[in-house]
Amino acid sequence: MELTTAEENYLKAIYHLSEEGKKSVSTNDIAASIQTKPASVSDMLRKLGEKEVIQYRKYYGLQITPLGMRLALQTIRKHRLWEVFLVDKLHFAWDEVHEVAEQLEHIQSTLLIERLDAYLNYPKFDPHGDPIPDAFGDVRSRPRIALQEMGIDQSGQIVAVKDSSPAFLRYLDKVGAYIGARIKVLDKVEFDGSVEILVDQKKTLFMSKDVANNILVLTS
Amino acid sequence: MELTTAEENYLKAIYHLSEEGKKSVSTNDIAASIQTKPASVSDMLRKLGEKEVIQYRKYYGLQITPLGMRLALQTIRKHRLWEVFLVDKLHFAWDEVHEVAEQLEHIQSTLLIERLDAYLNYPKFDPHGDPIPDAFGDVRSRPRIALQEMGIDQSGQIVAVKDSSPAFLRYLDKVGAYIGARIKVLDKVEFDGSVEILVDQKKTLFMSKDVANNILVLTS
DNA sequence: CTTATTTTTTAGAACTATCTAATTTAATTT
DNA sequence: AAATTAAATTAGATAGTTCTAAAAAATAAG
Repeated sequence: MELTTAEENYLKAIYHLSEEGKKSVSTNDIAASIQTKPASVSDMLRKLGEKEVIQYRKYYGLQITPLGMRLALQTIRKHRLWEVFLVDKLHFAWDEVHEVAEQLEHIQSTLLIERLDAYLNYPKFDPHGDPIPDAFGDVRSRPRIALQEMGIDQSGQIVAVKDSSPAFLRYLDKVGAYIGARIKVLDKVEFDGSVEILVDQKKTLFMSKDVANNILVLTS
Repeated sequence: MELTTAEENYLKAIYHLSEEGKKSVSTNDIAASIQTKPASVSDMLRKLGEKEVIQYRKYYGLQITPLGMRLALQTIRKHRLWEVFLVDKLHFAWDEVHEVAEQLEHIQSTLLIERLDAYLNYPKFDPHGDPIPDAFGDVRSRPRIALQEMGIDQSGQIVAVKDSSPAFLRYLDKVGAYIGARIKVLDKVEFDGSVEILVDQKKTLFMSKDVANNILVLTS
């Protein structure tokens, strides 16, 4: 079964929205997430339904089928492997990879991805800390919570970011809150939800609720 | 100026046909070379003319403009760099790279190509011996002749192949006529144009006129 | 130098993807 | 429960790429 680039993008968006814990994925949500109009989404949902990658009932909503899940995870696998390539091999900054990976993920060649995976030494996570599905679509996800949800004196390690926008990533670079950093919550301000943390046992840092909400931590 | 994938493919085909020494490139030639119908070519020529990458007069023919030349060479540069990547880094066989490189060449990112070029150590030739244009579109082509045109006792080095079809490349692999091999013409058969050569001073090889015509040699 | 042949182009249709505007269905409010 | 609002879908257009079939132009042949 072959999907077009547009179909792959829609399916990926649907997968991501489903993962975000939302009970059901709405036409408007999809439109917003891929920056298109709801009318276009309706059209595409009908098509994806016909191709049986989603189960679709007009006006009622949709559900990804096992087939759709497999295909979505394949695309995500490709996207994340390319991101690792761009950062590890071509020395892209982690805020520069998304756009290019969006293109590379649609290259069709099973051999290419197998070889790329081996070349990169079978990475388990992409530069933003998101897990890379294996060839069968299995994802080894780590239990993790938002930094904002941690309690005072709790320790952990930054393992991923929710927001991958260049602006956010560049901010993290600037303050030294990179993936892998060990942190400890020193204080939390009730009033605005901001947090004070110790990074790598040497540097203290204040961050707003907004920032802390977009940093994912593996607590220890 | 931005070209679509289809436009890039047409322009590339036109460039290659122009290079083949043909006085003028015909609609039918283009159609044959990219496996489409002449009607589709006519349509596209009109469009490429409007975009001023070719100069086009209906029924009379076309000529690539300097702009078109630049864009075609950019695409060819990308294609050949990706081929080097696939062979050198991902260990593709030289007969497996074309199809994937056809897709990769359309990825849009100047940074990506600059970085890839550096990562591959600024290669000057692709796995088939074809020269890789630099970022400005300059091509350093080597003077070379078909093996078929060499005289008896003449020596040289295989530097490229004209035909890059998997069947031909696999044949060359089998007989050990790889790029870089030093050869000497031992004998030529008038009757059928076949050639007997010495490869790397240790192995003699018979090859048909057809094969010898598709191997390019730098004579010494 | 007409006629035939080949080449090239146009006309019209199909398919993908997208949009705006209008309509339909579902959910909310009073 | 009827009326309002919000969400989702359909209808109709546009743009890109490709095709078949028909027409037009250029070339070759008698």
